[in-house]
Amino acid sequence: MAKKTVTDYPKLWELNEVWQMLSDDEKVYINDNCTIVNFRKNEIIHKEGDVPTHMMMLAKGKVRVYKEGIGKKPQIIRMLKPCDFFAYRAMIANESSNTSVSAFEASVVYMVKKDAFMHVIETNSRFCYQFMVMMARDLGQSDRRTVNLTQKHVRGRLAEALLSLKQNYGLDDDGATISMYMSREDMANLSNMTTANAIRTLSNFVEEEIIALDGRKIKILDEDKLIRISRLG
Amino acid sequence: MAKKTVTDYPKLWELNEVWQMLSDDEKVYINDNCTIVNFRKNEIIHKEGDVPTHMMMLAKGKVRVYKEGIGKKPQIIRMLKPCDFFAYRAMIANESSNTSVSAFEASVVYMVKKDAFMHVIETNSRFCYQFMVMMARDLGQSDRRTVNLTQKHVRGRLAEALLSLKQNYGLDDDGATISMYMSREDMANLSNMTTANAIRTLSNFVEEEIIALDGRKIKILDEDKLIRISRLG
DNA sequence: AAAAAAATATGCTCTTTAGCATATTTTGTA
DNA sequence: TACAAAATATGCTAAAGAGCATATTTTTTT
Repeated sequence: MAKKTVTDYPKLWELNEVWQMLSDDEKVYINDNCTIVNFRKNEIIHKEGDVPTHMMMLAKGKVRVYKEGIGKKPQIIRMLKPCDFFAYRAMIANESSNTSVSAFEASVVYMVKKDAFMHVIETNSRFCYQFMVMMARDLGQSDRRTVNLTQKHVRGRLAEALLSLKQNYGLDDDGATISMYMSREDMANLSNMTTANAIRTLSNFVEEEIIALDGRKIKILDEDKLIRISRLG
Repeated sequence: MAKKTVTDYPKLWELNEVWQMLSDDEKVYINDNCTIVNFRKNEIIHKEGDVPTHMMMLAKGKVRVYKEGIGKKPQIIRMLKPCDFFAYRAMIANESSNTSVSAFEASVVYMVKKDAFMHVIETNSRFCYQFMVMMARDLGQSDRRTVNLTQKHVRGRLAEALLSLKQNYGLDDDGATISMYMSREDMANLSNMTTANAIRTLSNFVEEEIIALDGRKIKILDEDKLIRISRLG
């Protein structure tokens, strides 16, 4: 955990509007209890089972939230992008952490001390409500994901993953390349399949002219087809 | 939707302590906006895609929360027991309903009008916080379930389902029979497998003297073994 | 009580996908 | 630049589990 507390980082509330629910005093209080930490690629930010000490906001970079299942096989639960919050669920549920989080690429994380965050969320009802809405959305997403991952076949799951990456991270300037370059192994762990199957299925999509590959860059050529494959399973 | 508004039902707040977060005035307000509805076995309470109009509390009976996946195949997301809340997630996320709910057996549901519930949750921060805690727990459960269902094999998934039914509904007076008699088809939809496989695997468990079957009654003979099977996948 | 419908039980086949091996390419590092 | 390590690609085999058929039992309806 390579600490580096520099001054030229934006303030919390410049990154996510949820902080606007706080009064000026509360903002200062949270800011005083916030540390900024840099993580290198693949560095672990926190582990499943850890007792949460900070609520976190990703300021820069990309991170994966994952669980280790049977035989340590990792399942990526969700991928985060800048301004997303994490590590607060366990805190609120008063549980130890359910998931691990690691940096997909070099990332900057704002860490707010548990006590400070909990104090504000318990006393500021508008702020509390915003977090509830976030969790309600995440819960819906998680239930949808359960069905997608359990019922769809390899092709459907991978198509789904590509679409959700596009949705989450957007496209490069060419308007077709997904702005997220992940390894085949991560693709597999995201879509619940073996690495070999992720590789094979991506190759098939290339043959069928649904996507084009250039190393880890994935260009979507036929989004409609991808949507159809994802729908049919 | 067989309505039957009788007077001898307990008040909301006698069923779930969360209502104790409300002031007397708020309690009356919620009570005035609450209808009690009876559902027959297998009757649908609400459907995926419905726009939520009421937050609901199960007062009596058992209900299944499920999603229809590929080819209408239902996946049971969770089973509820009396005093559990449901149908509030979509409301809070401002989405249409993500899941369907149907009565597993004859059930009594308290339905609180959306506006009344939303008004209270937006203004009473202690009440809001309680719901946030509930959702945080559900979200953790949902993520765990995703990994269980995707990574474990049939035996592990079924063992897991039996243990969670025991956990949720408890045991009969004999201290071994799960107090929940579900069809093999429901068992299959809960554990993400075909009905034939649920039947087959239950039979195997009987042969191995892990459980005993008497129609739909399931008696757990060797819980340790069940736990081991569930752990190993 | 009889008939019909639904649920349970079991066997067989075939598809999907995991597991493994191996070759090749790319990336990171000395 | 060269070497080692990691990632990608692809083929073969085996296992898990779905799909289907059919028989039997249980439940519901007439």
